[in-house]
Amino acid sequence: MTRAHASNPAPDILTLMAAYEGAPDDPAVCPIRDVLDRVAQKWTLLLMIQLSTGPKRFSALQRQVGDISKRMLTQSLRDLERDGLVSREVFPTKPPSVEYALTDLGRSSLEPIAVLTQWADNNHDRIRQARVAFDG
Amino acid sequence: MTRAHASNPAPDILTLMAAYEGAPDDPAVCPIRDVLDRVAQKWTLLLMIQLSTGPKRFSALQRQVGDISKRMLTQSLRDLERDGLVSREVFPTKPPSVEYALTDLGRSSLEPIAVLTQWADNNHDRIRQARVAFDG
DNA sequence: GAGGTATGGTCTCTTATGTAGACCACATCT
DNA sequence: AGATGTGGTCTACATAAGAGACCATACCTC
Repeated sequence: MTRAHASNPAPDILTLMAAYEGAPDDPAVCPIRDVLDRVAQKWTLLLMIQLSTGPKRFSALQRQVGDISKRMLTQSLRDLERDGLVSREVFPTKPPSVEYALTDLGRSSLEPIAVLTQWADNNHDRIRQARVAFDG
Repeated sequence: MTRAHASNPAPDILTLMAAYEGAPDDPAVCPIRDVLDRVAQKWTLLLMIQLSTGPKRFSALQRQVGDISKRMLTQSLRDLERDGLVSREVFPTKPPSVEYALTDLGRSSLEPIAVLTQWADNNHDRIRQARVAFDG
């Protein structure tokens, strides 16, 4: 039932995972671990989504996300910058302003993110129902 | 440059986000926040991938993931069960064994996960290069 | 029959990780 | 003169995660 399903993407995932079975717990070797570690950072995906409309400044990002601390905003943006997903440009205004934008690599990541958010939107009701059922 | 790009999925994401702009920081209202909070839990995606091959027992999951503690394994599986993505079945063996499996909803989430892992695999090299450049 | 192994957890202790908020220097607007 | 906005950093505190002991039971081996 699980395996013989034409549109089931499981085999693809597993083929990928299997290729790194030797060191499944080493992010330096397994790209899935590596990217998942970034995805699993609570603010990074949200920031990518905010930047998908175009370049934004530090304080604009903080306002729009709403509940992120400056500390985590700084750190998350640095991480994204380090991974080459986001670029950082300082303008010599007084006081200096800083603009963050998606790189080409960052823009390419919007596709998987979009698929994820689509799924989230489509299935949110079912998840909420499941929670109510579980808690009762 | 950012907006007028035919294959750019950004507008889709933003349309979704915009629909919840009133309470952008409330996971109970915004499905993207809600699902992202789950995705951002470090072990949940990895467990979903492990379960994509079929039902697995508690200790099998722990062995395969490799570096997850029992505590986090229990908690992550409970969270996934609560969200209706994973089912839990106890068999009356001695000692009792417990089997975890994906639900239909859980299987449907494999598609976005697969897209994400594909992207991860395709772009891992570029990310690593960016890191080297940044650190240097 | 004593000791080891396996089952799926829970409990406690310690250590990361994240948050809240003050603080900074400077300039502009009121 | 005083408030406001810039992009951060620093410190103190709260929360989350990790390590490992412990549990009852039943097998298998010696």
